[in-house]
Amino acid sequence: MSEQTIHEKHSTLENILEQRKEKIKKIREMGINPFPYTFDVTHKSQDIKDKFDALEEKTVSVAGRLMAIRRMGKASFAHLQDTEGRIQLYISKNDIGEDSYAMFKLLDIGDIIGIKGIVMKTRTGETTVKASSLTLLTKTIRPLPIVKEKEGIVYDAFADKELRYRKRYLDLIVNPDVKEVFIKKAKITQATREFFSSHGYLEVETPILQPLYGGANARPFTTHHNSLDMDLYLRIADELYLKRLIVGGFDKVYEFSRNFRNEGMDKIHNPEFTAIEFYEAYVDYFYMMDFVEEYFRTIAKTMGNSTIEYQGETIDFSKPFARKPMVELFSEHLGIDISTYTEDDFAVLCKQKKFEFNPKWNYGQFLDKLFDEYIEPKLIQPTFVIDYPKAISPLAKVKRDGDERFVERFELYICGSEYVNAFSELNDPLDQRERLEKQDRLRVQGDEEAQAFDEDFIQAIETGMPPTGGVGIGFDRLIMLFTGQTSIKDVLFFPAMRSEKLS
RNA sequence: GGGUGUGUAGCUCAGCCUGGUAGAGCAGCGGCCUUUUAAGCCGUUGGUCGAAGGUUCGAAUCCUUCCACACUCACCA
Repeated sequence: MSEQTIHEKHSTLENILEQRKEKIKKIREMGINPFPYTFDVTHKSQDIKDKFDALEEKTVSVAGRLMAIRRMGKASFAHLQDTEGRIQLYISKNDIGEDSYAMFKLLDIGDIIGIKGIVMKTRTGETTVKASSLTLLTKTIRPLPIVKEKEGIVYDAFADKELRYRKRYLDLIVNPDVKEVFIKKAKITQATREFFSSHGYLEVETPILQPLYGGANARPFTTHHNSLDMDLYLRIADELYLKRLIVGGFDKVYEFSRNFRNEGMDKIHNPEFTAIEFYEAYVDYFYMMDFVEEYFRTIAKTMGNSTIEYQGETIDFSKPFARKPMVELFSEHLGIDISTYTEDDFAVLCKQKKFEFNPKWNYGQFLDKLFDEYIEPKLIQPTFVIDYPKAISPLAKVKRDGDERFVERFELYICGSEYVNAFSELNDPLDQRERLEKQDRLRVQGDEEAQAFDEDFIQAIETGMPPTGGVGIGFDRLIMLFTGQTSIKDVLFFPAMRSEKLS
């Protein structure tokens, strides 16, 4: 590279990269390794601000990324960003020496440095580390988006959603609120583990690559194992495997299950998402309702408040959650008693309401579709909807009162969205075989979402599964709820996107 | 899949309606500056205007198609 090219002033991205590579070269020529191995950090930015009185005039070491540089000749101010926040640096030629200051002049916003210095306040009152030495920790090549802020107003915010999702690392560096969401998510994950652990649950892992997909109704992703020469499916649910573990004698198991469903994407659907599924022997869905209620209350407490604001609603987790049979909700919200309805009655109702329907729907499908349309959006405060139609619940036990149309199943609704799905699990192997055979017939007839027949699962149930309560919680949606986010993309570090063309 | 909108410099945006060959701020580059903080001041570079066609003497601007993203509806536990 000639001197001529080095001092090229063009600020195309290409030239910016070249200039920065040239700076690395110059730094090396100064006898400095721009990529050293360690740095001894004694304090985080926030510690220093919090404990200023104790630390004033004391020496500290901080490390992080340069996020602003204000050069004033022989001295400069800068802002250093570490995991906890930002702190101002004061760097003067007198203090760090001529050589270091010359190196500092080659630094850019985004570079990672370590500073050893004395804690002080500037005359405007900002806590500042006055550098006594500066160590370059990582020289960067690629420029960062420059976001500025004054008196709480953000200028030139890095707000392009596409870029933010594609280059999440930039988003995290530049938008501190984003980091907060994921820190909260980690706290909820941890609180969840503690909750299950304290209730005697064992965390387990089951196959993500499955020879048959089941446990839910959805289209799967298909893949192929070369040496076995067999097609495999990415799991749509882990339910059937967790039940095998209950059969095997584990009484309480749970799994954070990354599930994959080959379906549409929107604000609440990502092709891969996380569910918490858990199963407990010798309990039913009534027990599980109490348990789920306690879980939500625990998470709310972890997040600091028993009430939260979400999508303009105030949700109160401290009050007992409502528990209402599906049929009852039709009376409550539509003023219609459907307890004796037949398919034909539903068809008439749909016509009256100008609600599009398929005349082939069975009782359960009518109920389900009408529920989604008319009832679901009205369930704002936490509400357990109980007793679902058997036809749409092939893995749940029929109601103990003998009404064969319904199963012991509940879903938890908050703010018009579903968060939890649970059953008194079906453990009658004859009934289970029959119902999965029915699902398989539907699948063969072209219902891509019907469940495949899993003989080994049936054999497990035949081996004897104790009475069991089972629950699935939509974990991403739960995170959205407790972090105030309205898009699943904002609670996933790397949401699914079409691949971009990289130059 | 339908509808609406967006796409211009590394980043944030203006210009588009009403066609005349691209503009600002930040960042960069060259200077000045030892308590600044959206630092300031002087100077300066930087663009296949998402892509491809078309209309036109002339297209960032008008038209068509395509691509990506967002919002929304539909589908989907």
